[in-house]
Amino acid sequence: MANNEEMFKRLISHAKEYGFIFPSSEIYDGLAAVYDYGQYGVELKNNIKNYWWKCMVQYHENIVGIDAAIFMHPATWKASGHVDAFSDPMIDNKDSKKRYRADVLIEDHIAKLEDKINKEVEKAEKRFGDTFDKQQFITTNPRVLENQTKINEISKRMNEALTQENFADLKALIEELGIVCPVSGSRNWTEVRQFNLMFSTQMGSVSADANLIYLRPETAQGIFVNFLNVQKTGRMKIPFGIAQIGKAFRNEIVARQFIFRMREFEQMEMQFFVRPGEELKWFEYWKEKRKKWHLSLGIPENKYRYHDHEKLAHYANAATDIEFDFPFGFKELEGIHSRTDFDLSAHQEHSGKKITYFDPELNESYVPYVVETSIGVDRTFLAILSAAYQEEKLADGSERIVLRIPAFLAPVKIAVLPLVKKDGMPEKALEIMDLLKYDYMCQYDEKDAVGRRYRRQDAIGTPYCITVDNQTIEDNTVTVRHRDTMEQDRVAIAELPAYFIKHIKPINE
RNA sequence: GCGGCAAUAGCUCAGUUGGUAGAGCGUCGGCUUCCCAAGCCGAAGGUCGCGGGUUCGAACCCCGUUUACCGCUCCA
Repeated sequence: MANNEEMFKRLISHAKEYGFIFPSSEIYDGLAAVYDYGQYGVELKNNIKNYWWKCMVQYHENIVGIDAAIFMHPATWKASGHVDAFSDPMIDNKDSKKRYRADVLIEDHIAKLEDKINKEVEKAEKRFGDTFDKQQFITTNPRVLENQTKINEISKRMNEALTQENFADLKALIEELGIVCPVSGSRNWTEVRQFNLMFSTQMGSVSADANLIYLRPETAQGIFVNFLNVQKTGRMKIPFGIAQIGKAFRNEIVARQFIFRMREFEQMEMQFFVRPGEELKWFEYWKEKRKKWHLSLGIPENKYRYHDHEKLAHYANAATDIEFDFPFGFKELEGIHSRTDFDLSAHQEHSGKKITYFDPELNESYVPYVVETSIGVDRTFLAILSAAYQEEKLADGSERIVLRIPAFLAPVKIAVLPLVKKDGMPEKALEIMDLLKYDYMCQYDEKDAVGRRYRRQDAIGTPYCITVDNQTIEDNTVTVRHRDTMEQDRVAIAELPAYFIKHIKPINE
């Protein structure tokens, strides 16, 4: 593991040094858990997205894509459960390291006071028997009154603090009441903080009554709210899918491990709509299908594993993760969830619009069930990069750092190199650039010894280097040097387009 | 968020008891070179993460802060 940690550090350095990933706003000391993709990073990332899109949309007649806006009507997040699930003020006990809802701690305290009152009432009831007037007792007994006043004061203050989001006063209240942690028994509390994972902003004029809107925390809802639009205009018949690639935003409390958990990230999602009752069959289908997709990236199977969820989210009736063996261990790369009809039904309720599908074969209408495949673009990028990064010791004792990125995903596909910069070789090389650059990302380089140029291309994962030599001038053939084996083929210039079509294509195509 | 550790050139790092910053690699401009880094000449690039404090003087000591990594915690 220590070895992996070192390797991971070198990978991060390499990603920066060769223009794949930069810390965001680096000249201002960076912004936590936000990263920018550099000149090679963006090529790799685009290639990943294009490949996914082809595999999901182009190769499936019953799957279509959309590109929904990042801003959505705030009611969307009410319906999806995101607003309610994450709007609670939390407080941590520093000794037990346990986290509590601040309002729950206070309410527990109130409950204790109510217990005291109830005990007083019970005692009095026993003592006075039938003559006991409960109403009169609780309005006159000094101990009851005292506690009741306390309760009223506390709940009034708590509710005010909650509505005004006055977290400082919530903490003050907890401290004044002497509330202790049930686990550690200490009063060593942190500040009260709100842990809504959604970023918010205002739309329109920034005035007091401006509408609060959120940056979407997942792309899925953009698909659900467009279900009927796509189904009707696309004449889609169940089962069918809607795919989307886009940015999502989560205000993570702890965001770490390079680009693994970022606050701004990109998802590739496909929501597959099926008949109720058939969702688990399709869940299994996509579980298999998606695993095959990962293997088509040329990464060994032992780098992947499934992790079935035992505790299911509120919307799911089956869920599994495809985990990848990152340098910091097996972590989630893709989630496959059977989301039932939770989302569509919720939107139906909140919007008041009927969201059903008429199934001509069954001759009935229903709210479709959904099987989701949701994969992180950035995590896929990191998986491919970490599997590709290799430090080699060559036979002559020299070292080579090479990114063995599958050719069809590599940022630069072909480098064109005149062996020396004279005898018409640069000119010939530039002609070859013109021949290939419309189909492939190519790079021309004439600086330094050719061996050094090969190493530079190895470092960014370029699968093929074309070298123009004396023989090229004589017979219009070039050498094609392979990144992985370092071996060379001699190929006629006229044959190059066909040669690369054969060599640079997806593994499973 | 808590705890630990760190931040000096694009990368990896050195920098003595506090006395105005160096190396290797890389990059750039040349030369040489007919096939796998480390040949030759030259050059650029750093107010030592940021802000305060102590001091005659701070990369170095102190405080704060930001960022990264590790552990814990969290993860609809």
